[in-house]
Amino acid sequence: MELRHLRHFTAVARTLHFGRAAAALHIAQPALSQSVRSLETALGVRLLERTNRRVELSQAGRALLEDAEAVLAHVERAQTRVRLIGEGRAGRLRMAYTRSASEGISTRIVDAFRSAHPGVVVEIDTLYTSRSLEALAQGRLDAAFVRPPLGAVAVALSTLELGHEPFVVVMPAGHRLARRRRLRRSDLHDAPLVTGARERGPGFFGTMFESIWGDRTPDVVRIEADEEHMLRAVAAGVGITVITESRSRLLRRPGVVMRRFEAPEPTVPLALAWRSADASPMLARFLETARALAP
Amino acid sequence: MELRHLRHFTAVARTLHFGRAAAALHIAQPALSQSVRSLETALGVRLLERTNRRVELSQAGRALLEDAEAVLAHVERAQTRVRLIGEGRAGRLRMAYTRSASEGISTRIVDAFRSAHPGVVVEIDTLYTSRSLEALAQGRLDAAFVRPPLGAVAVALSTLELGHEPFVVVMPAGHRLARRRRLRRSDLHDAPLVTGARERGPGFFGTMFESIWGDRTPDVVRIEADEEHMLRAVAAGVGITVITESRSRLLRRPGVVMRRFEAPEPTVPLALAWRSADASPMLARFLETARALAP
DNA sequence: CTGCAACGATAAGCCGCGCTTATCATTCCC
DNA sequence: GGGAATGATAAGCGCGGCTTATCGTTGCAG
Repeated sequence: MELRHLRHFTAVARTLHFGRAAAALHIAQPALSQSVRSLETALGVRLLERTNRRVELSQAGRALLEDAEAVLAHVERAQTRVRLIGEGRAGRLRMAYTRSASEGISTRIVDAFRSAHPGVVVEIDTLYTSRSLEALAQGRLDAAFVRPPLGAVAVALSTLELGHEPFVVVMPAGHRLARRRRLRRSDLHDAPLVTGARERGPGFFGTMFESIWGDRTPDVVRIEADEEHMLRAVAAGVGITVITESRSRLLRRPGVVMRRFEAPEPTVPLALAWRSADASPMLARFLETARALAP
Repeated sequence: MELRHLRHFTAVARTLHFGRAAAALHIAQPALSQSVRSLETALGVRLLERTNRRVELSQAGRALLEDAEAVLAHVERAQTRVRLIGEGRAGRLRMAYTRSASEGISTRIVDAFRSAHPGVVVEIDTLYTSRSLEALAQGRLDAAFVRPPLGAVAVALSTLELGHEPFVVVMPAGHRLARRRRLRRSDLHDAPLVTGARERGPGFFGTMFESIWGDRTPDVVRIEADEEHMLRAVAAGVGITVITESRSRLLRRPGVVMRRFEAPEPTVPLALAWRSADASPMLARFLETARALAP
């Protein structure tokens, strides 16, 4: 049994007329007679009681008509669904933000993509760049916002630059540097530093250390799990810390103040990363959106 | 798109191996490659990401696999369903008892058929013979228990004799004939008669009148809608009435007594009727059951 | 690092089957 | 009773899906 048989049978069953059904199917009438006959033979059942003047459904025919219409409709739906997924207009896109960026270009891109492709479910998590790269490599993610440079891990990945954002220094409210509106990089060279685990965001911390400390070594006095804890340590007077401007806009903690650098400010880049080999049309559409919004 | 494509695709999608899938389908591997390719072309979507060493499902492929398996399962179910109906082992049998017969050969046949064919839903109603014949002719019934002779109405019908049952006379408790255990036909010749509408059961009333009254004309004093009302009229002293033995066993009414005739008792035949042209295998199976139980 | 085995793609050819047109058989209806 | 309508049958043809043979790439072992 093939879908052709079902298509032919339903056409006849609906019109109860071989000639008209054949015309509707754009085939000649004998072909239709044969097709129905072969279906009946395959099933071992008479589906249409036909005299030379009248065609009517047998009980088995009525039952099959129901099922055949359901099957054909299901096939139809499956086709459009697959085509939509094939065009990147439906399905699932697995993504990750980077923990060091808040609302900004990344959320603008994701929001734009979501509203342009309502059929797509964007599953998005917030991860450290190192985790995102792992997940990309293993195929557990389709795309991720990351902090370059990605290093050797990322040979199979492509990236799109999404601009830079300035660093912000966080210090206890009474700190001597807090009186100044803008800081110089050298102001930080000997300051005790609270930071996160470097291996979690090699690009981010690398950029930060290099752009502020150059080839000096910062005096790291504390490694905390995340920015909330870093700010807590700063408020407690453990040291100062450095976060991104976008994060600074969303983090608040009594007892700390935030200061930007004098121009030219040190900045950290943001990028989008994906598997170079990933031919998914949905990813392609996502990249379109991203490129349209990239600076 | 044909079911063949779906069968081929699911085989590959499940094994993720063209060679083994082809073996399972009993075709050569190149045929399978072509088939999958043509499906992909038809859908305009890559379903299987394949290198020379590895085959894996694309997102569209995963979606199609789900649908394809559902469709194939549906087709499978439809086939067995249609086959069952074709063999008369599933479906719907529309029937009618005759109002003048209670539990007896008719219920035995229907019960036997039901337990032999649990997949068949027997829709059964109780009708007057005239209604049953109409419904049979119009195709609203598949078979019916009727009271012969059916007359000219029934040219397109076939019948199976299911035996005869005696008549029973119903009379008021104090009636002069009530003292006798058995009656003679002539006892009723001048008695006032309560009866039903003759046109509802031409066979039944015809047989009754002829076998008891011969060519005489009974003195019909009341026509009632059904046997319950007939018995009520009898209890009220309107007259006597005649019912079948099987009905007499299930009808009770204070103030009336029932008496059978002396041998040879007048009897009324019962038959099963169906459209001669009805080739339905389910009907054929029902007739098998009926013939096996017919006297 | 080289050779082999595994595996999917490609090439070429063949055969069945699903289509076509032509015609027949039956039945309804004027 | 004859013609129109309708489904079945017959005969032929061409496409498509199958076959076998072969290639190209890649992972792996020695």
